[in-house]
Amino acid sequence: MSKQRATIKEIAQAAGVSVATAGRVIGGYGYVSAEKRAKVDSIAREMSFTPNALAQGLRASCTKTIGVVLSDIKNPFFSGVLSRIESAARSEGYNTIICNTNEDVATEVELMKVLYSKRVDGIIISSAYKVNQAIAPEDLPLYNSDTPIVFIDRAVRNLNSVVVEIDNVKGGYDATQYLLQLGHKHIGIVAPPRIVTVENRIRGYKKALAEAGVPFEKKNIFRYDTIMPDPHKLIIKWLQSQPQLSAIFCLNCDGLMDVINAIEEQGKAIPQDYSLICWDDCEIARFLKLTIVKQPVEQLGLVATQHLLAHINKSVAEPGSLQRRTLLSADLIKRNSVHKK
Amino acid sequence: MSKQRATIKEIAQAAGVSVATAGRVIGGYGYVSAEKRAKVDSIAREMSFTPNALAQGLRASCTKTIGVVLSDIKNPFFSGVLSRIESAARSEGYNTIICNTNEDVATEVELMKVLYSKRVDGIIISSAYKVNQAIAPEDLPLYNSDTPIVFIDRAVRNLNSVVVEIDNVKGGYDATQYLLQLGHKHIGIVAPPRIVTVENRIRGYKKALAEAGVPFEKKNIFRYDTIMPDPHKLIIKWLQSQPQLSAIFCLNCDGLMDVINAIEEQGKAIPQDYSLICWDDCEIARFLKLTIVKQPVEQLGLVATQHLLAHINKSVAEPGSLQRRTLLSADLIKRNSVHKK
DNA sequence: AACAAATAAGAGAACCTTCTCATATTTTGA
DNA sequence: TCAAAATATGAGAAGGTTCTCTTATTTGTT
Repeated sequence: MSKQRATIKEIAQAAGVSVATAGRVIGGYGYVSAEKRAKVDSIAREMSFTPNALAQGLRASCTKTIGVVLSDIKNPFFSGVLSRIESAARSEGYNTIICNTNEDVATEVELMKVLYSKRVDGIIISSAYKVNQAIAPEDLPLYNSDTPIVFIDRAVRNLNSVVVEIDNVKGGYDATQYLLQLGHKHIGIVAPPRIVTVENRIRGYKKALAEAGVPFEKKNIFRYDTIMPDPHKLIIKWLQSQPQLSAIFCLNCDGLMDVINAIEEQGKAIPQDYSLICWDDCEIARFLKLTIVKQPVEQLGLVATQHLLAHINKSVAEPGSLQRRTLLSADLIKRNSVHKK
Repeated sequence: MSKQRATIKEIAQAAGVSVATAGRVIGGYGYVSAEKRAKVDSIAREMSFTPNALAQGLRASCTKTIGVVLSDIKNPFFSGVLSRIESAARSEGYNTIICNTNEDVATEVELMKVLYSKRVDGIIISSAYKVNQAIAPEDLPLYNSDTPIVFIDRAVRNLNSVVVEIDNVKGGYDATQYLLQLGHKHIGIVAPPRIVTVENRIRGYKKALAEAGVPFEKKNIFRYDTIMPDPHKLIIKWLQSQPQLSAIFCLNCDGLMDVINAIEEQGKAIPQDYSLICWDDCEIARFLKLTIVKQPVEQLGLVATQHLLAHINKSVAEPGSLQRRTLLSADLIKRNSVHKK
């Protein structure tokens, strides 16, 4: 059992010097005689001295720590972003506290308070998708405080905050346009419930349709819900009721498996009978070499961290100089699941 | 811009009371007149006072925070475990600091030091798989300090630490025995390099072979490495050189896609030509309804957290009462990728 | 009425680090 | 040789919270 919690005072006592001198040795500043320096150094190592970051943070009012609030750690998109945030932050000497809200707004509010109480130097957050509907007015200040905040992927509205997000409109547009070019006029959409990001993908879809002069039809959109009793059967029913569809654009990976199974169970094939594009490069998409829209996961984490650190380092200096909104491009990767109509 | 960083002193001043009284109101203890209580409360809310957890932790030498060190956050296994740790800890009033080592021992050591410096109350760690070879002797005390530690999945050897792990031997044994029962005598293994957990799965495999009187053959094991130049081709070559194989046991999900592709490219089918069992229920395994060995991901997170919190709460009381090693069972889930030989 | 018990509120110490001041000693330079 | 500069060391405050001690006032009991 090593101690790991010795204090500078104890080190100083053991070395027969003052706290100030021990502090100088450990902090590596000021004048200390070689003899005492060696003595303190060896005792600190012997006692495996680890400075108390609480005291340091209290004194410096700076913790070299950022907080990350995620709506769903298990989602590979977020764990990918997180991984990049962590590495980018650490390379600049910052540690990362990670919080998971499970898409629950009350939890999100609670965790924001915890991060403030821990005096993190900044926060990166992907809010629960219901945050704009569910947030209580008295909790709004949490998102607009003197601690720098960068929103990723989803933002709380009307706050003039710093946001880094993916250009969902363009991604939706590109995929749709590609299908239209290949002659598909009836493109089905499988989409989860009203999450802002997904609605933007649909906006891009509609824009591409409009430009091509193809009328938008509401029945071509299938709303997929993970709490549905039997989504799989509902998809089959939907496909059967829309026999004109020749292509499907699956707006997230949750519904993908059910869509593919539904298609195959009807004796239809991809891409011969249905062209398929999936949003996000999930395992299944990679396995089946599906054409996808690839989100720049790592870049999102990196850029968000860079913005946050910039914000932290010039929070007082020139607050106007910060870019409020950054859009990252999600690109179409053409593989083997799309055919000409 | 709300303040979020007001101090009790400021609250006290604004309310015209002493720091002690303000502290009593906010802390909810002791005697305070209704009048002053109301005054302090309203001012604290107005200034969105958030107590400084650094000062609290410093004073109490207890941070209500646990640290989690993971070798790879992006791995769904670990992000699943993490998610459960976080929720279990939070329900007991603990926050979670998460660190990612990317399987790098130097990073792991650095992050352990950071957690100690932040004075976390306990640590849950899945060490980098090379930790036992690569750890410097002077860093060993990091794993055997006065701060409670629970190892998950992988442990640093010879430390008499608290470990929660999955019964890899039994999982390997069960899967192999199942294949043997169905008449498969030549069972190929696809395995990543020498990670302890994987070696235990192989131990179970060998045990089942021995019990069935089937000789173990080294050439039936294909070592899969993610940094291989072209693993896919090597798998094909291996399959061709071992035509006697009728079943394959894939010991983690990384190699799965290549195995399946290799089989299909040879014009062979699963399960007609090859029975296939995969360790872990990854997306592809679910999609293809493969027979798998399912690891109790959530349970692992929960049990590890329970042990850690128990350890924290009785660290001095009865240190002998803690269970050193907990084995969780990984169960065979029979689906559609295994046939009789 | 007299005294114990309950209520109310402030002063100040401790937690650990960092760093400014203050003081003392040694070295350098002309 | 003497002052100025460099080197060496310690005392002590600040940072924010919690909580013990102390003191004062009010309420309750007989």
